Amino acid sequence: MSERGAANTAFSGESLLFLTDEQLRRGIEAMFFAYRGFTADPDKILQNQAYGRAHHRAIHFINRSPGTTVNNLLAILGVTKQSLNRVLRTLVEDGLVESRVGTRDKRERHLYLTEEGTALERALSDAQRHRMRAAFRAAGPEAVAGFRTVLEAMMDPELRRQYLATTGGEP
Amino acid sequence: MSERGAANTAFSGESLLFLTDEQLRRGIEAMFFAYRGFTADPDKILQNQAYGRAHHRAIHFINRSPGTTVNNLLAILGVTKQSLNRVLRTLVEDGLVESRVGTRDKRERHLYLTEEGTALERALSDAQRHRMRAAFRAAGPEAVAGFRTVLEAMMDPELRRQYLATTGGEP
DNA sequence: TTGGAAAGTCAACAAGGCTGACATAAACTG
DNA sequence: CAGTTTATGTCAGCCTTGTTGACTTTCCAA
Repeated sequence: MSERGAANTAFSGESLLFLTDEQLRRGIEAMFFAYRGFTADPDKILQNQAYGRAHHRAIHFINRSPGTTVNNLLAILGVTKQSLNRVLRTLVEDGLVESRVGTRDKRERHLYLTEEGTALERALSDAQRHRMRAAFRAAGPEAVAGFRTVLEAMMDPELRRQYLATTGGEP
Repeated sequence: MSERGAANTAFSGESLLFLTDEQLRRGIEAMFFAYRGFTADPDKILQNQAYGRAHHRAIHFINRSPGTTVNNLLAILGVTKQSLNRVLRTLVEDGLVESRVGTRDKRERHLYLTEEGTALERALSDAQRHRMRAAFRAAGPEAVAGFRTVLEAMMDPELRRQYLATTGGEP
């Protein structure tokens, strides 16, 4: 059967112990428990408000890409337009998000955070970054690089494209 | 203010660039997109059945620790007993989980997977491990070590205890 | 023997997914 | 120009999975 790909696995015979079912189970549980921590802080802020995790996600990605369209958001978030619309409607009604009709294509709505929306985004991401920063600092840059490498490899190809497009590509 | 801890951050002045807000935002999005991939495969299997992610989680942890009590599960899963009970009830009714009254403490219920439950667990974790294995293999052992280090650092202390207790401790 | 922990149950509710059907405006195509 | 496709919004209804609150039963342990 020989060695297979060789490109990524320059270790081959050496130590594939990190691929045992037990190690994979550990990885699975690590994801589960870490994701709980990952969402805990913003959730705590939101539980006193009329918003939830879905609103957080929308606000995050609007902040990341101001002027993004509804369709873009749908692709990134992976929910139905009905689900997203329910969230966006409340955010627009409450004045956290502004929805501008497109200039080139008037069917499109371009989404922007208002001042108030930006403030909430900041509060939420501050909380989340705080934990991430502590984890990154404790783990060190090499561990962080590995963390990102594995997570990227775990994404669906379509989502990986979305993820990499942020810094990799456009202005 | 000098160098701080030194233990983990032997890099100090050198390159703290991995702690910029932009890098942290990347880490946050990596978690978001990767978690989507992480849950996608089991979800796909479950959508044809009468079960959801909550059932998967229960089945996973019962399989990991056969004979665990309801209270143990509650601590690990971090949901209310009413939520968990609804899930467990259907699993018991459908013959995937067996609930045995404790011998020492008859108030406790010890949970075990039946043959059928084990089969479903295997199908679900096979799917999940398949993706994790591909990601681990593509990333390599050093990246995997970093991945785990960062995730551990991101957990709430209580959950980290739970996580580490698996291989670290009891028989 | 009694207090309290563990477990279970009922009811009601909310968030946030989903599908299906339909409306409107704008853009595109032949 | 007519017809089709696209982008968006909306109504209605359903499901899963989380929540709180109230209450009961069992039974260990002081």
